[in-house]
Amino acid sequence: MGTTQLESVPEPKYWHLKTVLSEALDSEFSVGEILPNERDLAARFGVARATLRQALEQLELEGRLQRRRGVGTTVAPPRVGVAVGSAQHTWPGAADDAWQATDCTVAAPPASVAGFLETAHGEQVHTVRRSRVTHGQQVAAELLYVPASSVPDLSAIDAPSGAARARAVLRELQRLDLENQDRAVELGSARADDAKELDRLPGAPVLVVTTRFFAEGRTAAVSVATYRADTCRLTFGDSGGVEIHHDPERRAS
Amino acid sequence: MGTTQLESVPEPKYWHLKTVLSEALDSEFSVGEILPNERDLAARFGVARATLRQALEQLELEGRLQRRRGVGTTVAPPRVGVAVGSAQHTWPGAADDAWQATDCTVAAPPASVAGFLETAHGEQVHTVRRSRVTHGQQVAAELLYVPASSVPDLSAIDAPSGAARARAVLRELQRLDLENQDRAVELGSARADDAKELDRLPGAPVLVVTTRFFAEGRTAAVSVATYRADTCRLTFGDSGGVEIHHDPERRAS
DNA sequence: AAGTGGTCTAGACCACCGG
DNA sequence: CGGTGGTCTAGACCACTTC
Repeated sequence: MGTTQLESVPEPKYWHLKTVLSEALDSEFSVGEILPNERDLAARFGVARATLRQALEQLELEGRLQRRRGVGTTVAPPRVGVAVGSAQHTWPGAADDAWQATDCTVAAPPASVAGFLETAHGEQVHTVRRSRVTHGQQVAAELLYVPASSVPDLSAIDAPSGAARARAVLRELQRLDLENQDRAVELGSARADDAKELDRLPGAPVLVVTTRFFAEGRTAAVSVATYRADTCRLTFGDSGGVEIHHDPERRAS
Repeated sequence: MGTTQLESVPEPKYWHLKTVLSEALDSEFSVGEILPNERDLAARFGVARATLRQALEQLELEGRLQRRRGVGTTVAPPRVGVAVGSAQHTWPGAADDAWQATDCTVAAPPASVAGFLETAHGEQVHTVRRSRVTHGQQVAAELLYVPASSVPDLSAIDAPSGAARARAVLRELQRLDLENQDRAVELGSARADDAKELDRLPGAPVLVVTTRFFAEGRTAAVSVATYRADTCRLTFGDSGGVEIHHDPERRAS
């Protein structure tokens, strides 16, 4: 009756595997290096490929690995800090905000956004598509929903769609007096279109940042930005969104 | 338009399954209701259980479902909005901040935190454990790292550990002049201890909020808060506590 | 004890990328 | 073309909750 309960709660194989791999990544691999393929790794650890994949999945989720079909599994660089919020309120598109407008269409927003905008069911709004690139990598895709009432003077002479139209909508937005804004962050999975733009597979984990812009006592625009969860760390610095620089002197408010 | 090439690019079964289930959740199920078990569901859709599970996994990630071993799969309520950042800077533990201190130990922080604190390698710091409950549910677990130098007057007469000690550390922190703070949010997977506290399995997806508190020209404390990613939507409202009203109601017409 | 979700296996085939 | 990761199957057993 050996009551040697040394492991009364045995941890799952994939969990232990993840730990082992994680330590190996720290000590024996460098950023960008490619790992042995999954079949070899599974054999080396004496587990089924599915089990090995469960461990890799977690490591990828934590931003330690990057897997690409047809290529292989590589050691990922540390997550990049992406400045998302600053204390001061600004309209999207103001004084280069790291986003690039790529397109603009007119469409009915999803139900959740329509609720914020207080538009009628099925009412169409300007939908600006923007993308964000940092360190040479696409990190986020955004859809900005702007009701026609927020940009009343939008000229019809501009193109009805496309990047030029997008810039026109953003320009008109600046004319409004931005009173307030608020943000929410939650976990989501990439829709097919966003996944393609972010060079990920559909369903990849993403951080969804929803921003509401208030003007004239109502919600004048809503932005839904989708960030790659594996490669991004969203920073909400009050100090203007500067990167991790230990610079205690600057800007003590 | 005509991008309806359904046949040329067949979507994965689990993806289609997820869509079907998602629609079924909207129309045929109400919050809290339990779904048929996985074996039945898989049979009903004519797929292997593993495939069905892949779809359920995504839905759980998106906060639509909640799965509990030994119990079943239930329809999850909408995510709760959890206020994380306010514009004004405050020390943790100030004027009820929704957190409850449960314990305090002295230990060496993880390497990443030690880097922020600029402490020597292996140097021990006060480690306060706190938990956050909203709507009757535990939503977050936090570890707050406070170097001894930040609380010089901490009395030795207080208990060396435990909740009382934790409150003492927080109280001493208030005496410092908080100059600045910044936050970062990233995706992570729950460590075993946090998972247990959050009533999740180890490795469950979590949103990790790292906050640095600056005082006296240096980093006086670092907080690492772990939020359940499936049930939480982190809000960073500057506005006076206007809660986002998620409206799941929608009538198809 | 019965029933649930969680883990694990040993295969198979597919979609994609590179040379 | 060969090799990679992505999908899928049909089982098996385990851990947990509930009755």
